[in-house]
Amino acid sequence: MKLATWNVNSLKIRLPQLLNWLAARQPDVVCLQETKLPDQDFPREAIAAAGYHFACSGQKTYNGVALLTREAPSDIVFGNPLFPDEQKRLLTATVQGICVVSAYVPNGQAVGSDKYAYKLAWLDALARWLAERLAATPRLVLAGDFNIAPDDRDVHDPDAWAGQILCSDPERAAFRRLLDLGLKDSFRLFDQPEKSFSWWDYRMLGFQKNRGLRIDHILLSEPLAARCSAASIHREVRKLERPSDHAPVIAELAC
DNA sequence: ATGGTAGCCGCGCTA
Repeated sequence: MKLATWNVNSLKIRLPQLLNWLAARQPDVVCLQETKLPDQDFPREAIAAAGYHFACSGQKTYNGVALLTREAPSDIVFGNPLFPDEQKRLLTATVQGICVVSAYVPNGQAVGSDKYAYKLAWLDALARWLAERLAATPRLVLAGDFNIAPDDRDVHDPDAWAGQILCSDPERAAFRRLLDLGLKDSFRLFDQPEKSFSWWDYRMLGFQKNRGLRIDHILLSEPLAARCSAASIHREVRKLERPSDHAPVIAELAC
């Protein structure tokens, strides 16, 4: 079973790339972020024609999350019941007996800003809710754009980024708190190339210079981590013409 | 040095 997450930065713009990537890689479950379109504009026909069911929680211009699944999803939950939020950033469904959560964690803009406080509060509420969900559903996947580089290995220039947004200690502590729930970072279950990143700034030739961060993650609960056989980043997608600034991330489970 | 690029129905904001 292939699980994937991808921040597409506008599903409307990236739909042709998404369809090509689905056909080439055949993931079973895909968590999407930054769809940036209201649910009535979701490309339901194209997704169905590609062979996927879907659930979506979108809004215009900003945010928006979705799930694409080979098997029909059930028990769809919009947002976090513990954290009322106008911003569409969280979507959960049960697929093939697994609780799958697609998350678009707030960026936070700058350490100390109002948006930073919102990010930390959002993550605190996520951890509290996931603790409940894990008690009820031990097989759980949390995948998405976390907007956190968990470790200096995940940063192209750790000295330049030290203490900055996406790398600050409180953000990393919030990430560790998710791991402390019993979740494993699937990417780090395996040896990986040095300087593996999932996001590169559009500006200043960020991708060409590999000035990136690994901020997109697939976290697996223990029963799923025990079955995880591979994890990788589909970096080649970032090389396409008019790419998202994020590359897809994949984890494979032996069934 | 606070730049630069992309996407949004926009006339700045978010990332």
